[in-house]
Amino acid sequence: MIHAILLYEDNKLLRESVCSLLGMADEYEIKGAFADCSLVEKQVALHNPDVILMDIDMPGVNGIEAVKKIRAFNQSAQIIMLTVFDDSEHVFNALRAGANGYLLKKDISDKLIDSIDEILTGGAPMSPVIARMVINSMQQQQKVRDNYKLTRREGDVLHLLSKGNSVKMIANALGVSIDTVRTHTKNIYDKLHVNSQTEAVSKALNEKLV
Amino acid sequence: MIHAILLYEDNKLLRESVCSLLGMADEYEIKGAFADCSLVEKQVALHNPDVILMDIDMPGVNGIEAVKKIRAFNQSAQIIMLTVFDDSEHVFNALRAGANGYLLKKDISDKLIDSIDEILTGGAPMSPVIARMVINSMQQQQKVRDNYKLTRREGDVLHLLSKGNSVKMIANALGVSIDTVRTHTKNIYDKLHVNSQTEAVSKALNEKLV
DNA sequence: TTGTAAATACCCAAAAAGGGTGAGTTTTTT
DNA sequence: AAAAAACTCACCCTTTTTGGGTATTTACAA
Repeated sequence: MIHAILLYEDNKLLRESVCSLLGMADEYEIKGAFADCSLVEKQVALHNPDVILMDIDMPGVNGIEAVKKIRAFNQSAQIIMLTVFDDSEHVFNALRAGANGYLLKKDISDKLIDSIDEILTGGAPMSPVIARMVINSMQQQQKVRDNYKLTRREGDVLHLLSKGNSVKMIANALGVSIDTVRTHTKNIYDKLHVNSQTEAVSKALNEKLV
Repeated sequence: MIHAILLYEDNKLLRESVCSLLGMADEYEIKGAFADCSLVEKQVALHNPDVILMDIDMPGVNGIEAVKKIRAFNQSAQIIMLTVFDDSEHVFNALRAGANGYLLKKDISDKLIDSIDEILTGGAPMSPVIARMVINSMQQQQKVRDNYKLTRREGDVLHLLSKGNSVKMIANALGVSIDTVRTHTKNIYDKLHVNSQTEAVSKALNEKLV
């Protein structure tokens, strides 16, 4: 089966080199190669591509915005970002917007074909350094966790608080008096250096304490 | 440079096949191959490996616990999980615990060597299906976001609430009266179907609304 | 055995939040 | 220009939360 591909890349040289790279593989067909995203919705709707290769930094509509526009009506196209940006801001915004893979331009010649294969079989191709960033972002969260030395019971209370439970509900759930829960929350406030339920929950969730 | 590797895998057959696989590459040296993690701390401390290959499902201490133990004193070893589990529970727990890569056993023969290379150069090797899960988990979060139709001001208020600010602080920050902020919070409660600050913050943070 | 930490519970007073209503002003949309 | 939506503010009343204490029982460790 031949897979349809759309390419968005404002740099003419790179656009053409990607085209010729893919031209050599006869299981792919480039249905279009565009220098900007002004008509991205129509183009995607028209060609219904299997894979979209999307630059981020383009004049007019940038690639991340384009991804959002595409995802508003199409969830099936597989989108790989092709870009020079390896900062977390760009990476996470692109992935959150709905991109399925993220290749740095320096890896294109090496890995583009493999990445397209991979994305079509359900994978999520990423440049190694990008993959590491994604993993790191998950781990950073965890690290803060062990630093407050909550007791088991305090942990229970904070957990329930973070689920949106009121003190009354927690007392009921744990089978203790409201005042007991209050004592625990006070101790939690001390340990987290906060002084309200909302702040505790905010800190707990923002730092993945629960 | 020769890289030191430790292997934890309770299945004898697989353990030996990984050993022989790595034995063929002369830039790696398996310093130890163990069937359980009971002595993992001592072994890691002793051999100070560059890479640790870790099964999840092992008798006694499981691989995820082992990773936590290792990370308590060693951040430099690169840890790749080798497992059959491709459910999000196992994957995310392992990655959060501090694993740097996650290979499904079915991909070992194909990708183990590549993955070790990749992890040593700062990448985060993952089986394609795992990479996709990680990406998906970032996107899922985003999806819920657009469903509550908060006004701009309500969004501001919810954002500040989620940072742990009190109503008083928010009123001050936005330069409006306390009652105004209270009105906004009440409207937010209606839209989120909650009825307390804590619940709103919980929902906002758990569903990545902010 | 004697501390010490944890979990439990209670009291009081002040502050904040929750729920409701009404209403004027500004912005946006049509 | 008119209508709709958003933003603003104020007041009422009730419930919850917070901050400051004190105190008992259990459990585990020095």
